[in-house]
Amino acid sequence: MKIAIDHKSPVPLHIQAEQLIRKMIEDESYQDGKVLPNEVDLAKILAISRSTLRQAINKLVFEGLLVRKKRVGTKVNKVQVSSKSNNWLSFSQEMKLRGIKIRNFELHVTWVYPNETIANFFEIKSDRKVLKMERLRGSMDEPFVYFESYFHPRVGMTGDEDFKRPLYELLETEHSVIATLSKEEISALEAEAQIAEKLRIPIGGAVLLRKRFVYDQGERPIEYNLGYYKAKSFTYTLESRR
Amino acid sequence: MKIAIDHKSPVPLHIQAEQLIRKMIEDESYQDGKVLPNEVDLAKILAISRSTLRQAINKLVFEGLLVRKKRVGTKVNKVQVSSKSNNWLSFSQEMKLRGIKIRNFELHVTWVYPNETIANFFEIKSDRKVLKMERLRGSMDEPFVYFESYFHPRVGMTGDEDFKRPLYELLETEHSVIATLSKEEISALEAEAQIAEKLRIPIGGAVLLRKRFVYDQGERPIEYNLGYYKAKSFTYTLESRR
DNA sequence: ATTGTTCTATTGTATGTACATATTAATTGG
DNA sequence: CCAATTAATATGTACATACAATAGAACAAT
Repeated sequence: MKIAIDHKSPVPLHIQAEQLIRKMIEDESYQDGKVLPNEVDLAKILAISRSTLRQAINKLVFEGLLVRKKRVGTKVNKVQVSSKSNNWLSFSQEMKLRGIKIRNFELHVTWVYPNETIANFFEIKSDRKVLKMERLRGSMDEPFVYFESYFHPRVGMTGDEDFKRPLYELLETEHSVIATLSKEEISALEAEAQIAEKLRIPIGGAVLLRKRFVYDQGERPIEYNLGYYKAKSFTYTLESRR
Repeated sequence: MKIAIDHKSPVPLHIQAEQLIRKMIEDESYQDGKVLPNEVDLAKILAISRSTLRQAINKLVFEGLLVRKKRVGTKVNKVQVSSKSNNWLSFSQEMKLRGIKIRNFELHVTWVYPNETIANFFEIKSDRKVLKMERLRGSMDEPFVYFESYFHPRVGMTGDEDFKRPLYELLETEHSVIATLSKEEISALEAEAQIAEKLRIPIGGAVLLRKRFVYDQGERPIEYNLGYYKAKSFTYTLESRR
């Protein structure tokens, strides 16, 4: 394992430390209750100050991943919800896994003023335009999902990118942006006229809405993504343990 | 309001600060979006160091109560309902977190022959009856979710259990069955007559279907659960990292 | 053997300092 | 007047330091 922190990297040291610790505690011995190195030593090992290390650990403690105890040390919390099976695949990869060949029906790129939700998520003012990408995708026969993606200006999208490539690969190679964290919200709703038309279903037909909030290594927002899936064409699966 | 921090008190300064800020932002003007005093000033006012103050503010930011923005300031966050309960919670617990009081509309327990899906999952023959529990639950006003649960004969359910108790607690104390693994499938669909009637929505209205396959410690199947959620009454949230 | 005491390792609390970064506001140049 | 530049201001990052509190371990006293 690489236990190095890059002091020259633009991503903050405490974030790097946080990610390192996440990796570190995936190890079985930690899962079984071994205490991790004490703060003073660990700070020395990572070559950062104790305060900075504590910043990282604090976050994981708050998340419930770690527990600290005076004079004892810091351990991995037992009641852990291992969401390991969350692979994080691109849409094309996901579909490939399911043996579905993808066809792109529409692709539309524009610059728009963000609505309140987006401006808030991006932490920008709403008079600053962001790149919006719309996509209608599906099987060879028919579209079954409509995507709406918004990119933070920081990413540096031009709109001329080759969107046929996997998106996260594109972000990485073209813009040096590495998507590492995704928060999702899944719900059902009835299709409005615009969506219904695109997905070729009656107005009011059931749709699965998957909102994704995507962050980079520095946990800064980079993409806001809405996916409207035609009912029954998509199932979200996950495992949790306690 | 008392805007004083007691340096002699045994309760840590950052905790005192946290509580003070909580009180402070109960004020309407803050709820409406006024920024609170900047860190440097506020630290001066409270007579504590900026680091200590940040410790307090950080906690509230983690909690989602406050949001910070560079050059702008720190504000009270808009109330968001999406609890990030990736944890394993019972329905009642989940709803409690969201501040919703639960009402049980219907509860029905029967013994039925399992259909193919269930028999397969339980790895039993379909001429062996299993306990089926149906439940219609919701807010005080109206039902918004319909559950269908099937229990493996191995669990030893009688049907006379007190189903008002949290289910997984009941399984544990009454039948020594500990649910440890849950595989879920989430999809959207259009309500059939029976479901539509129960949820008081038109036939064909959007419903979120959450299938749960629950296993015990030995990874043996113990429960099959179907949850039909009225659209918009439920959002599934999760985080994933790579 | 149990109870009490002291030692010590580890996290907890608290401060001060310095510079970085992002964004609004003011200023300047054409 | 408008665009580009600069300044000002808020949070963000990072470090060094000092002492407090807690809990377990070792040891001593009864």
